[in-house]
Amino acid sequence: MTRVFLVDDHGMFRTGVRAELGGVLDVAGEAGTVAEAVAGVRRTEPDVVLLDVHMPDGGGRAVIEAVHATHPDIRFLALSVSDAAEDVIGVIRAGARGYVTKTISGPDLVDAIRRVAEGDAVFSPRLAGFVLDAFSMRADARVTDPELDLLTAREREVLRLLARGYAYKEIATELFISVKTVETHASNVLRKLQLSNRHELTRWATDRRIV
Amino acid sequence: MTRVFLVDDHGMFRTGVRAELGGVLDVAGEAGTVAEAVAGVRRTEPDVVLLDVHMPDGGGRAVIEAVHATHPDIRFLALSVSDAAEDVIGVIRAGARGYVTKTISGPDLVDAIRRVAEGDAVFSPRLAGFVLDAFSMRADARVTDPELDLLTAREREVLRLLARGYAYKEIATELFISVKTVETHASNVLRKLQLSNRHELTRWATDRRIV
DNA sequence: CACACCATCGGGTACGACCCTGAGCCGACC
DNA sequence: GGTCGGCTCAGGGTCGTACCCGATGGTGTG
Repeated sequence: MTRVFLVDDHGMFRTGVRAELGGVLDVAGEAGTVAEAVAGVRRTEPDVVLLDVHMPDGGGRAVIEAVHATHPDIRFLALSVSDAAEDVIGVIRAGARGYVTKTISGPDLVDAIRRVAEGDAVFSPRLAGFVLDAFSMRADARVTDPELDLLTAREREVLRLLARGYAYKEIATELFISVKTVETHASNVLRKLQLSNRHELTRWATDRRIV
Repeated sequence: MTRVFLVDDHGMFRTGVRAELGGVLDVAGEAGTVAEAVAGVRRTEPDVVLLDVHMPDGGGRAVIEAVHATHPDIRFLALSVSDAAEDVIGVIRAGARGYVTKTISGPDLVDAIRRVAEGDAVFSPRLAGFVLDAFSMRADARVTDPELDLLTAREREVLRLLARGYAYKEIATELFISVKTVETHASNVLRKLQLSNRHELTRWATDRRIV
């Protein structure tokens, strides 16, 4: 029988969920604050934690991160009134294995909990798309680079190799040009991007996925 | 009525799918190669492309990337015999909105296509977990670091700042110690991790999400 | 207590990174 | 033809990095 732990700052809601799940699932415990939740989950070690996203003291994310550090096998299912993309992505990034809204029916919730317990991921229909968007965003995001237009083709070439950690001498060999020329390009790149050294440049480039 | 385009290098399989979907969905066209698929999809502009992952000439990913560049509104549902994590992640990263295995039943496939057409994401139960793992991997990956145990607390501190691109002088100010001490720590870090310069160190650290 | 380990510094060296000035060559544009 | 921008180099300088040597105190352990 799947053991589930309830976390929600509204006692009334916990009572309702407990009534819906009663008999079908084993409710190992419940909590109304982040601190109580972390302690309770660690003590009872349930299969699944049913977790409200919006709570004082950091919300569901804080609970996931704290518990996951000590009990990586415990799974989390987010349960929220919100269907905002940032809420979904945030809690999934923290480690939750699913996200359902509070409009869900009792039997569907039972099914979702069971599936999460078995290792599946469960989402309310509309919400899975948010995660996919965030996941495949990279390819689309790199288009918007106004500052990169300042660079010439050759400078972009040098930039790429610089960001990869190549030494000037290596870049020179790679591009069949003199070290001095590489220095010139590198200097121009740094000046145009308003950076002071190649370490900042490395971070600049990795932030924009140019590697 | 949802218009769907079939892409699979096995004609027999396309016939089977077409038979299953016939009447319920509008099959706009079909193709057996990447080139045919790209041309056909661009011509017919369907709502959803049902796409085999494993095909000659780059597979489903090639089709998605080519079509997505010109028709970003067309949605893709991957259909494959494989349930390997790398296949799922690869095609999702390319931009597919769902992934189902070929063991799926006809009615379920129809339902999946309709949901993808409406903007939802659809996965065979086991497979959604792969995407979430890849998405939130960062937090788990840093656990397995045998080499990092070689470093002392102070060295780890310096490592963090080095990886962030701080100069020795800045690190010295930050930690209220001498530049010489920073040099010593940095040298020890490089030696213990068997790296030769701070660029390699930066990449080493970013690979392990220590920033 | 001796010993190992760590953190803290210094001197000195070699090399790379970075900047500045200046210059020749070439193609595009007016 | 003149001008401008980009690519290609050079000399010469400052500063950061990496590594060598050494030294001092504090810490914990056998």
